[in-house]
Amino acid sequence: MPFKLILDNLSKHIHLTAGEQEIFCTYLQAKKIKRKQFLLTDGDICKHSAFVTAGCLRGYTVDKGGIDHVLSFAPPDWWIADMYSLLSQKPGILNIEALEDTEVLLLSKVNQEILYQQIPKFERFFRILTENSLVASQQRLIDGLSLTAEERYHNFCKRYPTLIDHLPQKQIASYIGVTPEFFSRMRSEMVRKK
Amino acid sequence: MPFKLILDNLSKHIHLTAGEQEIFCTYLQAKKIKRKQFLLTDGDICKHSAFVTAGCLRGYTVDKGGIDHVLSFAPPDWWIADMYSLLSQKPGILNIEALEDTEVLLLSKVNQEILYQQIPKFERFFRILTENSLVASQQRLIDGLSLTAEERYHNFCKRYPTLIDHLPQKQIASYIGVTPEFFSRMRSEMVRKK
DNA sequence: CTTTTTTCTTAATCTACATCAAGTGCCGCC
DNA sequence: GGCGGCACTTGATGTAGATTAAGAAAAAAG
Repeated sequence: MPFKLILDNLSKHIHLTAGEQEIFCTYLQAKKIKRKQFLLTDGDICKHSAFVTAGCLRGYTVDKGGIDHVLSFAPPDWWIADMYSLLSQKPGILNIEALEDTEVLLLSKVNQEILYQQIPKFERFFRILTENSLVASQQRLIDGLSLTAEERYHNFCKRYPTLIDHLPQKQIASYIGVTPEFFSRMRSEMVRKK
Repeated sequence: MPFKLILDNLSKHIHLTAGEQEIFCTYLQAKKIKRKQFLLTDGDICKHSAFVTAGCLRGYTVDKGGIDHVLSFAPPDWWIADMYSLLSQKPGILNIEALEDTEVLLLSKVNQEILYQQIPKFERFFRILTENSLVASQQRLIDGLSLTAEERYHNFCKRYPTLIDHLPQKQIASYIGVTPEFFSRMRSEMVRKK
């Protein structure tokens, strides 16, 4: 069944009965996004959380100089949304784009709130999900303040080993906060050193 | 009553009956921390969330060069903890220190989990609290990647107007991610420009 | 397979911010 | 009320990483 991945994802933090699983699945909407197409663009009001089942998305902002800054990647088994916009229902700042042909399951904000009423365990699930994101975000903040680009790259490799082969270098450069040119040089120097 | 501030804080997101309020308050433990003393130090396992009722705390890490990096300030009406350690119950990386004589209400992790069982509305409360922290943390990440030190300082002034007069410059410098020397120079240049 | 587009590399130059150093002012403390 | 440390300033110099530019390699599109 196409929902296995997301049900396994839920089961990491809460236990659902077969009936509850079925209810949950009826609230989901499957969607395919072709490479280079967008799930959300900057200025949109974010109406859904997306759970990736295949492919890969990236969430990024564009600064006034026109430069991208990647806030997050979403490979299979990850959730992604413009949290600011989703929570406030104001126009967001995030662009969410497919790096390759991608499949997601969408859970609308409306359905999410219905779930909270109907199956309160979902409060717990999304609390834990958000807690984990917060810890990761804070760690990345600290890394940005205290580590060199090379050390941040090293951390990235350890934390996202599956993504590395698989992702254009410039996207990784943007995530760790350097230019593609500097990133390229840094990598060749790292090889030389070894 | 000494619990007014925290009950008002809760009421921003959930409604509690008088009875529930009373139960909640019995789970709290008041504590005073003198200026320069610590609520938590790096390597400790974080056992409590702290809600500040008076004074001000700072949460920071120390890098291998011995330099502080402020992750957050907690003036009155704010919550603070080492989220990584609190959630994982592993040794943490955060130091939480009083910038002046400070009073907090502590909610232990154990009591927090009892609350989730006993009054499920607290799942919701802490979910929303965590969501808001996540949005702020992500915004700060993006600011760190896309803005100059001067723009980050400007944002800081807008977001924490009460803290500015009140906080040693070097702490603000650390929060926005520059050295105290550079921060000092930057400020005098900003005055000159105006 | 060919063309077009995107990604990656390499090199020269530039800049925001760090580091080191020395001096000034100030506030808490005996 | 003096003094010892801490916060702030200012200047000289150093550096991680940015910018600009241009060509090579790889991948997507047709």
